[in-house]
This record gives sequence, structure tokens and C-alpha cells, in this order.
Amino acid sequence: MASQRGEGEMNTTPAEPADRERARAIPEAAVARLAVYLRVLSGMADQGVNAVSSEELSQAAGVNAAKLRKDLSYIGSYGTRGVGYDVEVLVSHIERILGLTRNHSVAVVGIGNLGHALANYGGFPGRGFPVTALFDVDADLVGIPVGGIPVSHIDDITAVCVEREVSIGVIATPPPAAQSVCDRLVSAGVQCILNFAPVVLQVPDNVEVRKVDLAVEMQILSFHVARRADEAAGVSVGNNGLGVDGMVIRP
Amino acid sequence: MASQRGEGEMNTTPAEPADRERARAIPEAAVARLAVYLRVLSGMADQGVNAVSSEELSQAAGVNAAKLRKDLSYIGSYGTRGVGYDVEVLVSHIERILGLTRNHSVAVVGIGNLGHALANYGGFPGRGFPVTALFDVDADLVGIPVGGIPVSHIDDITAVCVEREVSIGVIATPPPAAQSVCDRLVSAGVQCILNFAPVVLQVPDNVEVRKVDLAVEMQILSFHVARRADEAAGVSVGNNGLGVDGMVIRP
DNA sequence: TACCGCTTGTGAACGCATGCACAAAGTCGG
DNA sequence: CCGACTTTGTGCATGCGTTCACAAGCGGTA
Ligand SMILES: NC(=O)c1ccc[n+]([C@@H]2O[C@H](COP(=O)([O-])OP(=O)(O)OC[C@H]3O[C@@H](n4cnc5c(N)ncnc54)[C@H](O)[C@@H]3O)[C@@H](O)[C@H]2O)c1
Ligand SMILES: NC(=O)c1ccc[n+]([C@@H]2O[C@H](COP(=O)([O-])OP(=O)(O)OC[C@H]3O[C@@H](n4cnc5c(N)ncnc54)[C@H](O)[C@@H]3O)[C@@H](O)[C@H]2O)c1
Repeated sequence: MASQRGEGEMNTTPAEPADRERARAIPEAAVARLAVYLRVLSGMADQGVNAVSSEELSQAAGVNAAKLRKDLSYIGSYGTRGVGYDVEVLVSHIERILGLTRNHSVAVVGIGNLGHALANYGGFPGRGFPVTALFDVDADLVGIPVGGIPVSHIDDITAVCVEREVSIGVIATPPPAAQSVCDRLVSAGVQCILNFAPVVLQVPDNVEVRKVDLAVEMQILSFHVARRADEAAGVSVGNNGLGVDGMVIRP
Repeated sequence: MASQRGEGEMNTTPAEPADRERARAIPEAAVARLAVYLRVLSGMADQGVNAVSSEELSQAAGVNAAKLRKDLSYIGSYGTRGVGYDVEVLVSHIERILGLTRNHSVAVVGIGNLGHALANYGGFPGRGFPVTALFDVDADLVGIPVGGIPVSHIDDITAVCVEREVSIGVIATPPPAAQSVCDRLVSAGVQCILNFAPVVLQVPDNVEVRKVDLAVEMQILSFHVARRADEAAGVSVGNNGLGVDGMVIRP
């Protein structure tokens, strides 16, 4: 539960094995892909396509066809053998599983570079995630509308979140403020947090955190470059501007 | 290789099993965590800490201590039994493995909401990822400096990328332009791409793509809310605007 | 109606990652 | 110098996720 999932996995607690755990047994990885299928299917629906085979859909989503079918099987059997899937039907079933039959109100905290971009972004409302509240400590920002929503002061976070039924909190503050903001969101009743600050947040078990750390993403890319580089040329990357460092990794 | 990794995994090709595959056998998931350890360790080093045990470090990074030790063991044995790890030593070894001994020049394409935020963000250069080039199609933007770098026209992408030795391309354009931009980056020799546009990019095998899809992140959070909701109350989420649909999932 | 070809859905095998538990290896105090 | 204590490094078992391969099921056709 109290995970800290992000790009490459990152469990925190062992998560009790039995309890009422079995619940809805859809693998986490499959959920992420279902969201991708949904986007692709929505695009197809918009273009008037109304039937699709697992082969076509998997291609468009960039995954293995068998995996796609297994993923879809987790949510039920809504295809027609010999034919494929009805786009509309699939869309509505995935939406139901992902809990998108109701809107999820989003609050953005920290209206700086990133916060502005998020607040101005028009892509969320259409996907069921209306941004309904913005917060910052900066008095100069409070009251000013960004993307149509006036910025509230961070001290009003509980009242505003409750009033606007915020269910997802997005943290876009500097790292030192992130934990404090997180705590405030949690005590305001927000149970889902998307964190852009490069810090590991501590939250109670009933709160779900996902993090987006761009530096980590880049470092993973960097790793692949490096691996590829000394895979090609046995050793030594070539023109590195750093003295002696091109030796073998493992002794 | 030609994966499309993101939040929850997303393989594309089966990736030939043997070949020279064995290479550097560090699990992808471990690489992502190493980047997190590195950040935590850097923070510790800044605070004057110079030794740390696996228990402390794992706590700070939000992972299991055993997992942390296993992750570190992939890069070698640099701890001292009975004592712990030397922070500096660990930092430099992780940096070496992640290929951070040399800087990776970054180009951002699409200087809109998000592109501005990225260009203005001061966190990348310090972590070894200097942003050295910005591109857009919009003639009004070309020439204007953002975050100290003047925006170049997208048509100059090859020349500029080659000249500035760009190794990572960040795509922050609207979705319809993403594939085309991606193709241009690839033909300019860029082998690593970080994609913010919600589309599945097609790339050759020698190019590594990672995607950041915020809508997907939110949908995953939404799924957990929904799961938790009907875990508490037996069945039926409540007010869904879709006729008859509140039945059990699997027959 | 009976057959044929196509696509789904899934059982089973495999492989990767996680977590446990402990031996190996080092430090520190006496 | 020795013994007790601490913490690493890792073999092994377990569980999850991916992939294969095929039977079951459906539409179309004669
Ligand atoms: N901008 C990017 O592209 C980018 C990229 C990667 C990561 N990040 C991370 O995202 C976060 C935000 O980045 P940014 O560039 O937008 O920073 P920023 O400095 O531009 O904006 C931060 C905003 O948060 C506000 N703030 C500070 N303390 C607060 C508090 N306690 N409560 C509410 N608001 C508070 C500030 O007033 C400011 O408006 C940082 O943690 C950064 O590391 C940003
Ligand atoms: N802004 C956000 O917070 C946010 C959140 C999630 C996803 N995204 C995604 O990130 C991408 C960018 O979002 P945004 O809000 O910055 O959009 P935006 O419209 O503000 O900016 C897009 C920029 O790309 C430029 N552009 C268009 N076509 C181009 C081309 N062929 N080559 C170079 N530049 C081109 C445009 O001139 C514009 O400046 C979109 O795909 C969006 O879906 C953005």
C-alpha cells in the first residue's frame, strides 16, 4: 500500500501477505498498461474505428500481443473470438476498472515553473482529472488565476481541499517543502499523491504515492549509454574529460 | 533494447535472448534504485555524513535493506563489514556505473508550457545533465533565450545537436508532432529520448526511449482509489453515470 | 447445418526480482 | 592477541510477471 512507485518500482513496506489482500488481483504493471491501452483506444474511437484485434491494438500500444490479451483478461472477457474487441466496449470497461467513471479532482501545490505548466495544461480535464485547486506560499501568487483557477494560500489547504473534494494532490514545490506539504495534504484527507520533488515521502499506509523524478529518468538513460558504449569498445568510453577512469567494473 | 520503459514497464521487442546480451547484468529495476541511492547519498555527503549502514541508507531511500545491499552488490563490494559504506566511495562508484563521469548534454524540443519549465529548471546541470539546446517550430520563439539558452529552429536540429554533442533529447511537443520530432532527433544521432507526449514512439533498436505520462500516473492513482473504495464497501462504486454496470468483474 | 479459418482466453513454463537468513569478514574493547 | 559484536554480501526459496502455445469459441460460407 504505502508504496512509492515510480519509474522502475520501489516498494517500501512488505505489505501484509494475506489479510484482505487478494482483493482485485490485477498486477500493478498491468494497470499501467491498461491506462495506455485506454489512450490508444480513445484515439481509435475518435477516428471512427470500432473494432480492433489484439494484434493491432498491441502494436499501437507497443506491447506483446499475448501480454495485451492477458492484461485484458484480468478485467474480464469482452472480446469476440475470431473477430476482436469492440472499441467502445473495451473503453468503457477499462474506464470502469480504472475508476474513471467518476471525476477525480486534482490540486497542484507549488505554482512555480512546473506548477504553472501543470495548471495551464489542458490535457487533464478531458481525461477525467479536472484541476480544481492551486496552492503556494508566495503571497504574490495568491489570488492570481493560473489556467483559470486562482491560487490559494497553502494555509487554506485543508478547507479548500475538503470543499472541492480533491482526491489527488500534486506536489511541485522545492524538495525541502515537499514532506511538509505532503503531510498537509494527507491531513486534508487526500489519499493520492503525485510527487515531482526529488525526495522520498513518508506517508501512512492508506495513502498512495507515485513519484516522477526526471533526474532519475535521465540517469537511467545515461546508464544505457554507458553500457552500450563499453559494450561496443571493450573498455574505455573514448573522449571523457576525466583523468584515469576507464577500467573494468567488477574485480 | 528498443523498449519504451516508463512507470510500470513496457517491453516492445522480445529482445534477442543470447547474442552479447549478458553484458552488464544489472537488473533494470536496480538501476532506477541506484539513481535514488545516489541522490540520497549526495544529500548526506553535503551534510557532512561520511559513513552509512545499509539499514540507514535503505530507510532514507524508502526500500528494503536486503534489496539495497543486493543492488549495491551488483556494482561490486565496496562496503566494510561491521561498519557500513563510505559515502564518498559509494557515490563515486554509483556515478561510474550510471555513466555520470561524463556530462550528458540535453536538448529540449517544444518550448511551450512544459518546455519552459524544463529549460528554466536549475536542477539538471548540477546532476550532470546540462541543457544545451532548445528547439521549437514557432518563429516567435526562435532566438529568444529561455533559462539562458536561445531557442533554435527545429529545422536546425541536426546541425545544432551534432555541434553541441547532445546525447539526450527531451520531447515536449504536442502529441501529433512527437513522432516526427523523434525521427529528427534520431537522425541527428541522439540515442536517448525522454518523451512527455502521450504517444508510443517508434524508434530503431539502438535508441533508448523512456516516457513520462502524467495522465497514466493519475489513472494508476485513480485505480487504487477505486479498488480501495469497493474493498471497503462490498461492490458498486456508488454514483457512476453509466446505466447498469455495478456487477462483479469475473464470472 | 456443417465445416473452415481466425482470434480470443488461459494453463503452464519460464525467467526475473524480492526478501530471508546466515556465513564471512571486519571492528572494537579488553 | 582474542573474543564478542556488528554489518556486509549472497545462496536460496518464493512470488510475480511475461511469454508461449493451444483449445475453445465465433462468424462466415457452402
Ligand atoms: N521545473 C522542472 O522542470 C522540474 C523538473 C524536475 C523536477 N522538478 C521538481 O519540481 C519541483 C518544483 O520545481 P519548479 O522548477 O517548479 O520550482 P520553483 O522554484 O519554480 O517553484 C516552486 C514553487 O513552490 C512554492 N513553494 C515553496 N514552498 C512551498 C510550500 N511550503 N507550500 C507551497 N508552495 C511552496 C514556491 O513559492 C514556488 O512558487 C522541485 O522539487 C523540482 O526539483 C522540477
Ligand atoms: N504541460 C504539462 O503540464 C503537461 C503535462 C502532461 C503532458 N504534457 C505533454 O507534454 C507535451 C507538451 O505540453 P505543453 O503543455 O508544453 O504544450 P504546449 O502547447 O504549451 O507547447 C508545445 C510546444 O511545442 C511546439 N511545437 C509544436 N510542434 C513542434 C514541432 N514539430 N517541433 C518543435 N516544436 C514544436 C509548439 O510551438 C509549442 O511551443 C504535450 O505532448 C503534452 O501532452 C504536458
